[in-house]
Amino acid sequence: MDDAMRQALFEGRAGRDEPLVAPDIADDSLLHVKLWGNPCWFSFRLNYLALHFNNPVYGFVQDRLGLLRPDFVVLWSLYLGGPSTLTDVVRSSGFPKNTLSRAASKVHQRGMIDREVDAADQRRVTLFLTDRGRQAVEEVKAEMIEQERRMLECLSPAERLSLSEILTKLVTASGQWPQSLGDGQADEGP
Amino acid sequence: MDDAMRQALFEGRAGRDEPLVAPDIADDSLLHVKLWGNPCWFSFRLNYLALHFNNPVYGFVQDRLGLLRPDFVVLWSLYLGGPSTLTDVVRSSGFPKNTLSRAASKVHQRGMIDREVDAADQRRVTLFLTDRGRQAVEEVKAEMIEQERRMLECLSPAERLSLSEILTKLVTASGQWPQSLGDGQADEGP
DNA sequence: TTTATTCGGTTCCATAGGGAACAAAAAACA
DNA sequence: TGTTTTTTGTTCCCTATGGAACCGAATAAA
Repeated sequence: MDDAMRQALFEGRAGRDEPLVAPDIADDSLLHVKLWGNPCWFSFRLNYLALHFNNPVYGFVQDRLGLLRPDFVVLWSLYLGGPSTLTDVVRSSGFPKNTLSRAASKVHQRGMIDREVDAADQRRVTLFLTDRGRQAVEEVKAEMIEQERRMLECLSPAERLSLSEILTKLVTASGQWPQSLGDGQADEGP
Repeated sequence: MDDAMRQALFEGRAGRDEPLVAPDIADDSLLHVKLWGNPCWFSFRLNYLALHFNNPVYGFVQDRLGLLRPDFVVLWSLYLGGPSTLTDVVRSSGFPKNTLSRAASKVHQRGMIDREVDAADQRRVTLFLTDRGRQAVEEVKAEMIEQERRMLECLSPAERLSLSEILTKLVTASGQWPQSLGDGQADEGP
């Protein structure tokens, strides 16, 4: 285990996970070192795991619905949050607004969402799912949940809870993290 | 909290994390529901956190080194794993091989890696960092580690250890997960 | 009121990037 | 030996993507 990794764990019984390496992963030595000898162990595993969710799920969405990831992000956002403005979707997803604007147009073309201009504020457009859009989401929702279930089934219920709590803490703290590095530029405007 | 989420946690004291929501996150209601009311709570948080690492870090890499993510992936892989073939880098990173081939050409152009054709097997090309390449990696390494440290500093040492162990379990199990959904196509060839 | 600024959203454009076809070398097979 | 198959890596080409400029509406300032 790398020094930086040991330090990142604050000396807390670091290295205990070495023997757990599965054979099919261990035999790829470069993957092995990137997973277990990486000073950025956290972010690499994060990306690695995210990849193993996103690739199958968005591949499936593409096959089944003919939608790209930003397209589906719009639908999923409206599905979870109800009628929302595009800016809401932007803020909650991290995608750039032009990308989501295009995506919204596309799912609108396909009759999956409807738009309603706010009478009070002519700029604001409220987006909401149509029946067809809701149906599209529900067509893939079960598989998404199932994929996540499969991913988590290697954990005990206690571990799942622990994971949920720890990720919660991280997400909650994320507001404090810098959005850009170097040059010490503050988050506040001038 | 959503039913599916409760189920995903296997009824284990689900919902306890609700009150932990930070004010600056809570005020964005759509983000709120996507974080706390999402049946795919795990994958969403995964992506959310990965984003908060990748955006600053690869933005910094771009500014400082003028390299894109795949470019840097090549350098980082060789830095961690020593001389490797392109296929090794592909397998350990999840990027498509043409993308990494292009990236390798680019960093080779810039004198950051060198290539050596295997005498025994004319197809295999071993890639390795030049001094300049190593220098480039080390120029940003500290900031990457620092960003990850900042992300993890909201956790107690025990939580960090727990997180490391849980992610280890997940990564170790990832070989068993399906690479594609629907149509029940097996991973084995015919 | 007039002017400047912010806000919500769209369009333009250059390019990153990934699927698929390809080439060459090695290995498997006949 | 000659022939197919697999492996390694590159090239072609099309499209998704996101930065920047833009537009109209609302709000703040003058």
